This record gives sequence, C-alpha cells and structure tokens, in this order.
Amino acid sequence: METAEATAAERPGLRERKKQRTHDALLRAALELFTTQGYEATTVDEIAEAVDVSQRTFFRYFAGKEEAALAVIGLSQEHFVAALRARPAHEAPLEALRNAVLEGWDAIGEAVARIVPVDLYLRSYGMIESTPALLAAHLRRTDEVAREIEEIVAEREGLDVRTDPRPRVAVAVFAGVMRVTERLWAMGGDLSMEAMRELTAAHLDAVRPSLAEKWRNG
Amino acid sequence: METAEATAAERPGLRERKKQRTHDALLRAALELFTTQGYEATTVDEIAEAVDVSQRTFFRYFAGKEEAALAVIGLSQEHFVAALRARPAHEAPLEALRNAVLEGWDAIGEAVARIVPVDLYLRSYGMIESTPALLAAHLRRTDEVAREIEEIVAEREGLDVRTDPRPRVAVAVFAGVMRVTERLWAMGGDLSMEAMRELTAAHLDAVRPSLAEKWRNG
DNA sequence: AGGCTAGTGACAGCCACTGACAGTTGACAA
DNA sequence: TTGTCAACTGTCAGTGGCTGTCACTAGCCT
Repeated sequence: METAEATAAERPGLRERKKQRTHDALLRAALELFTTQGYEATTVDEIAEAVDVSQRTFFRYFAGKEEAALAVIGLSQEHFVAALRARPAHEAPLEALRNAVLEGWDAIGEAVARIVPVDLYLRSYGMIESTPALLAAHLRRTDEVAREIEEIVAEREGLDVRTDPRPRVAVAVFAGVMRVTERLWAMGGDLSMEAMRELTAAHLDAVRPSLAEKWRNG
Repeated sequence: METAEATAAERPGLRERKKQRTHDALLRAALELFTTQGYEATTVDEIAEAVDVSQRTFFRYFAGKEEAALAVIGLSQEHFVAALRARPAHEAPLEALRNAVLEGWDAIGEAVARIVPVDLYLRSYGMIESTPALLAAHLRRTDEVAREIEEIVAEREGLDVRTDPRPRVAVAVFAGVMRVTERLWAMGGDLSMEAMRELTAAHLDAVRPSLAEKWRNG
C-alpha cells in the first residue's frame, strides 16, 4: 500500500497515468463545451461522448456537472490558501490576506495551465457569473474556503475562533470585498489577471474610506 | 385589466383566494416536511400529495423545490430592503444598514407569522445551513440582494456605483459580516431573534478592531 | 345563460444522478 | 510467462426534479 503510493508519486504506473489523462480530458472537454454552447445547454452525455467514455465514468471522476465546471477554480482557491499559509508571521491579518491574493495570482496561472488552457480558466469566471446554478455552487464553495481561512488567521494570531470574533469578522470583511471584486471583474470587459490585481487592490484600499461616517469630505 | 387588479386588491375574488390558499398550503407543507424528514429526503410528489394537488401544480407555484424552501426567508429579505429604504437620510451608510437589520427584525417576524408558524421559519435557517444545495441557492439569492442594496446606498449618498467604489465596498463588508453572523446563529444553539440581534451587533462592532494592525494591544 | 380564460390534472419525456452487476485490463507474485 | 487479484469501466435499470402539451373544469364577466 505504502509502496504503491510512493512509487506512484515518483513514476505513476500506467493505470494512474490513464486515469489522470481521462480526468484531464473530461475537464477540458467539459469546460470547452460549457464556455462555447453554455453550461445548461451541455449534457453530461455530450461531455462523455467527446472523450469517448460512458456517462457513468464521468460521474466516477466528478460528483456532478457542477464539480467539473468548478474544479479548475477550486484549484486556484487551494493555491490561495497555501499562499496565505506561507505568509510571514509578522504581517497583520488583512495584510497577509491581501498579499496572499495579490502575489499568488501568477503561481495560480501556472498551476492551472498544466491542466487546461488559461484562456479557458479565465472564461469560466464569466460563465459562472452568468449561470445561476453555477454561481450558487461557487458561492457555497467560497464560503467553505472562508471557514478554512478563519482558522488560519486565528492560528496566526494565537486566538480561538470561538472566543474572539475578530478572526471571523476580518475574514468576512475580506471575503465580502473579494466577492464584489470577482463579480465586477468577471462581468467587466477585461478578463486578465492584471485587471484582477488592480481591482482587488483598489477595493481593499476602499475599505477604510467606506467605513467613514461622512463620505462627502472623506 | 386595471379594474381587475384594483378589485383584487380590495376584495380578492374566489379565484384569487383559492390560489393564495393553495400557495400557502404548499409552502407550509413543504417547510414542515423539509424540517422534519430533511430537504433531500422529501420529494415534490410528497409535498403535492400532502396538499392534494398534482405535482405539476406545485411547479406552477414554485420554480422548484429550492424556491419553496427559501420563499419565507426571501420575504424577510424583502422586508430588510424596505427597512433600509425607510432609514432617514442623515444616517451614515453603515449606520443605516445596521439599524435596518436590527430594527426590522420584529416587523419581519410579524410578516412571516401571517403565512407560516415563526418556529418553522427559524428552523429553516438551520436546515439551509446543513443542506449544501440549499445553502448554495441561499447564498446566490443573498448576493442578489446585495446588488440591490448597493444601488440604494449609492443613491442615499448621491453617488454613481460605477465611478465610486465605496458604496459597493461598504455593502460588501456589511454582507460579509452578516453572512458570518447568520452562519454562527443558525449553527449555534439559540435560534431566537434576540440571539440574532446580539450576534449581529457584536460582529458589526468588531469590524473596526479586526481591521487594526495590531490585534494584541487593540 | 353562455362564452371566455385562468387554473388544474394527466401524460409523456428530458436530464442529472445512482446502484448493481458483469466484463476488461493493469499490477504483482509465483 | 502465467495466473490471480483489484481497479476501472460499460451497460442497464431506476429515481427524482423539471418541462411541454392538451384536454377539462371552474370562476368570471357580459
């Protein structure tokens, strides 16, 4: 058992490679079909047929249509969490969150490119935003990520999430701002990582001013 | 046409009343079944049968199972939006949002009670939080409400949402905090409106401290 | 009273998803 | 190499959410 996994990590057997190929092929086919003809207009049968496997096999790789559509973005979210964990301990919570998201972008692009064309990845954000069922699933997943981040932030500061509200509130604020940013970016014209970085920075900078009592003179 | 609607508003005809009754009956039956045996374990056929209508009729009243489950909460969200619109113009944006949510609670309770037992309404929050598909749909609806609120806040301050980021960011911060609050409340033991009010106030008060550079001495 | 139309039930069908079973194909040891 | 085991897959049948269609009933209006 141990040997099998260790070996697989070094040089995956034929079985593993085949599996990986099928998985990636399904992912690419799904995203390709979704972004061209639309998510709802695409049936699982079509995706399976495009990769020449049975529908049943598709469901062995993905829990459902949604998961296939959101898998790549899920990957980028994992990278963000990892980036946050890697931030130096001296940074303030929101500083660490900000840096993790701003600097993590490039590494994410690379990681994604290993599986699907980056272009497909970027377009999937637009697809999500304009597909109710998908947006719903995406928001739920993001909510789960937020929960994970709460723990990380609390640990960074040596606090207990159950007794001190600040870790949760800080993450909530950050998550809220990231959600608007994401929405505007995905719906806007410029679907590039540069645009995302700028929007993110601008919105995070706007947090304090938006909390002010008076907006006119602020 | 005009006459028909006006008349219906004053004294609904038999037809209208019948419709209303069926609608409410379906809603009650659905929530009752959902909260007792679970959302997924309940089929639309069951709900329809409980009210003694065909499955087809259920779908004529609700776009889907989800909508039936979230309809009551949607009602409370509408009340919140109305409460926000009613806030005096001199209040600062976040002040108005805070007051709207804290004071609107009672009116919401009354409005809900006219259709379903309040107890059922409160329990539905727990159901949502523990049902992935439902939570997803709920988050999407909440996101839409946030969009509506952005406009209201911007209008209060005489700003254009497209040029000034503050309305959107302020609402994003507020929405983020409300989401954590909701989650903790729904998952916690005390499912009362009092508990919700306290949690909300506590979390909103924690926003500034959570933005501080240093948490230890803050 | 009789015509109009909103609301309903019954039926057929699509699609996402699941369980069960059998066939095939890599992995690994004898 | 060969045989055995386990993993992976295809096929089939079935459930449940959801939609289109059509005929029929019942409230509404003149």
